[in-house]
Amino acid sequence: MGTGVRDPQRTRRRILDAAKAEFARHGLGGARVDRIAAAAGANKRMLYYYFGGKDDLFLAVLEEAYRDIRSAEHALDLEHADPRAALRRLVDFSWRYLLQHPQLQSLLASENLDHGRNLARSRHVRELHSPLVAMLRDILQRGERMGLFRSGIDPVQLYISIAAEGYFYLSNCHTLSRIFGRDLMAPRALAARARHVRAFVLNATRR
Amino acid sequence: MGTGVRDPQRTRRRILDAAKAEFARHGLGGARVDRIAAAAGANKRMLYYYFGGKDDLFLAVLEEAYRDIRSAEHALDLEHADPRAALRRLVDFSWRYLLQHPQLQSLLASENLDHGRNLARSRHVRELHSPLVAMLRDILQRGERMGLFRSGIDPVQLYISIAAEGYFYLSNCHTLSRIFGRDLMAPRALAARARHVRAFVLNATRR
Amino acid sequence: MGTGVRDPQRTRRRILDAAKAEFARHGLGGARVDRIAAAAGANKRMLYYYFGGKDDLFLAVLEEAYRDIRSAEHALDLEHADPRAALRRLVDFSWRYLLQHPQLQSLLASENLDHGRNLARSRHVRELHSPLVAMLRDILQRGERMGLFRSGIDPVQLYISIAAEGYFYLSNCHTLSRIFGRDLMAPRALAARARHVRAFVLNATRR
Amino acid sequence: MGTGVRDPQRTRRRILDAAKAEFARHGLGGARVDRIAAAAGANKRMLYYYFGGKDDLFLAVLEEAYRDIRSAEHALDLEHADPRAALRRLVDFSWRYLLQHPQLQSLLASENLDHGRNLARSRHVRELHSPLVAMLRDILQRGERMGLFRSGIDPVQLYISIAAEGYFYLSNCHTLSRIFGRDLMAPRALAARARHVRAFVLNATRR
DNA sequence: GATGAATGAGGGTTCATTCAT
DNA sequence: GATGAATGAACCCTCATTCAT
Repeated sequence: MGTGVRDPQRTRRRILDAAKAEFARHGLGGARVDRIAAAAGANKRMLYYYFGGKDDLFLAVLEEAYRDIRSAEHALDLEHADPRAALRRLVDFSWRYLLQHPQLQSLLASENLDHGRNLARSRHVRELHSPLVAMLRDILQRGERMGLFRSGIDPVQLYISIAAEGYFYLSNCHTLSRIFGRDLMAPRALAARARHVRAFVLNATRR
Repeated sequence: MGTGVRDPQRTRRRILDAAKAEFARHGLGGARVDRIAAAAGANKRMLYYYFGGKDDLFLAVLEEAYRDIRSAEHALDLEHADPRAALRRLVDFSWRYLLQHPQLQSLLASENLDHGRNLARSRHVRELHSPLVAMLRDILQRGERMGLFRSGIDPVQLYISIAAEGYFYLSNCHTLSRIFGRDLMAPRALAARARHVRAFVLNATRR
Repeated sequence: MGTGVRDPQRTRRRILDAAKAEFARHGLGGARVDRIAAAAGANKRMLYYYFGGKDDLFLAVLEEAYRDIRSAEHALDLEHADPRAALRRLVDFSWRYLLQHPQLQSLLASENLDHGRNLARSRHVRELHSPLVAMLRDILQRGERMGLFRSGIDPVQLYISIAAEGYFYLSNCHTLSRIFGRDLMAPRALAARARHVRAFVLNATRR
Repeated sequence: MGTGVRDPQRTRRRILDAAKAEFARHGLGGARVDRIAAAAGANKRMLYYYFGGKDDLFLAVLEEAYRDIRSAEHALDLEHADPRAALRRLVDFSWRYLLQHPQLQSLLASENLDHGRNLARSRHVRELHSPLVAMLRDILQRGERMGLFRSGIDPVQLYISIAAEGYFYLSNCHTLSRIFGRDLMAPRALAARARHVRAFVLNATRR
């Protein structure tokens, strides 16, 4: 059965996509190998043939997720923009990307619950991120020289802060909605958060 | 067997404590009922006797965690402090509390991975949080009137931002450490983050 | 707690009644000791105090059920009635009693599923039934002499047949209703069965 | 392990047979999944692989039991026999079949103790029985026209009566043997019952 | 490359029963 | 006579993984 008979590339692709969806919805522990295989229209054995096992499949999904966001970030071409504009664009991008790729938070939350055990086996992830830090450092230095940003801001700390403002809101939206009695995922609420985050970060970094 | 013979209060307490540790380390799905019972020095059956089941036990742990942090927050007595000082104290507290209670992030991460399914059964959590919002609103209004804070800041958004700055750093420290090639849990790194967060939030809100 | 504090007789009675209901609804295996105690408003330990255990409690219920039906039968005073009238009265009674005491079938079905293991421990049941057989034999002999009944009918076989006509219908009503696509417990259906059974038995025995 | 390696048909069959025996001996509630698997020489997991669960397995056993008896009945070819002969043959068959397939009563007793919960999920059982009713109706009508049977006999009532005469005797033989102080399963007793039932039903229906 | 069948180690939960008071 | 707390053995079921084809 299956859709494409004897098309290795497509089979692999379908498994990876199905796995991403399953891991995102249920986390690593809650994900079911059978469901992934079924959703991919593939035999369960193929999953092991291509990826080795559940954990390795998870790592493959995670690595792809990192590659995707980094590549989208790279496409923003922030190196050549005005520092303030670059920062604003990055803040907006981070929020929007997380909103449009809800798998990312689940994947990361699950991996961290697991103490980063899977990512530890990755050999490519580290090098994927040095350009990002370099770019941020460049923006900060240019902005500082131009008197726009206050001094002493660490690029990694800044990146974490930017990500945090969106990530925490979205990844914890279920508990936060509950305890504050507000639906944080309502369109209005999302728009309000977008405004708040932009103002918050831009103020936090200004001179 | 067991440690405390015929002391219901202590038995319940020991189970709850053991559960908190187990749930924090492994999440709801990864936690093992047998391990909880063993760690509590109690018969597995007692867990069902006192709490009804794994999920209900998880909810009990979660509710207690919320009660604990809210009660510690309340003890800060921020209502009567200078607005800027109150805000700084709250930021410092949030960071420190999360650092000293690492269970909290795991618990919340797990619950959100589960779409807030357990918290939905809670009847007390909502009302636990209205005083917190009221207090933040009060601080913001006083600070605004005194010309210290910029206007238009929503207390809930602010609270989420403050929590986010610490939460995301600590809960995602495994993946972040890996991708940035830095040990984010090293004492030096923690101290640096504490400084960054304080400066970040205070700047973000200033006039 | 409980209703009557320190009234041994009533406590015992309440447990027995609760047990009868529980065993009737769920059978011996499906019955729950906790539910019996709860329904009786008694502590679970009392059940063991008064009856020894679940099986012994079941036997007590069973014996009482037998005593009840035999005593009601005895009250019919069939010895002094005309043979045909006596037979008809017995048939009607058997049907009506089973209908009004649905516990009886469940109890017996459960006990037979269990190969009569519990009844084997009873010392009173046997002697409870010899008067019944004697009475039936007397009716048959009188009727035969009067030319009303055909000869050669064994009283035990006859009794089993009479009971069977009602018992099988009522105890298997769920499966029978399903396979025949009729609700056998509808008032109309019950009345029809009553007529059928009376005609069936009276014809079966006539000369 | 296991007996037949890689023979799905046989594996399924062995599980079904083992289940029939286990359910018959212990009822649905008392049956043990482990015992079924062990008796089938199969892994416990296979039971769920093929049947979905304990209840579904029970239903499968039940449906097969119904199919078997209906198909044996059909093979009697009663449509073309003389009405009286047809009736006698059916009575004899019912008794003999029940005697040779003791699982049937246990299965039905258990299902009825459970209020027909499992059969309710069956989609095939209803239609399995309409031919039976039609055939009985035909026999009764022919017999009535020939002046052999009395009028007004409902085919479903008659079928239930025929089944009842054997079923109640056999399914309740443990309690009946006990209360009447006779071994109802002794060969002599069984032969006597067969004669009694035949005479009873034939007399009950005659003109 | 691909498949259905098979595996065994545990998962949470339930039960009748007994202990200490 | 009466109570709540405690026990351990099972029970049904699920899971990631591998075998035979």
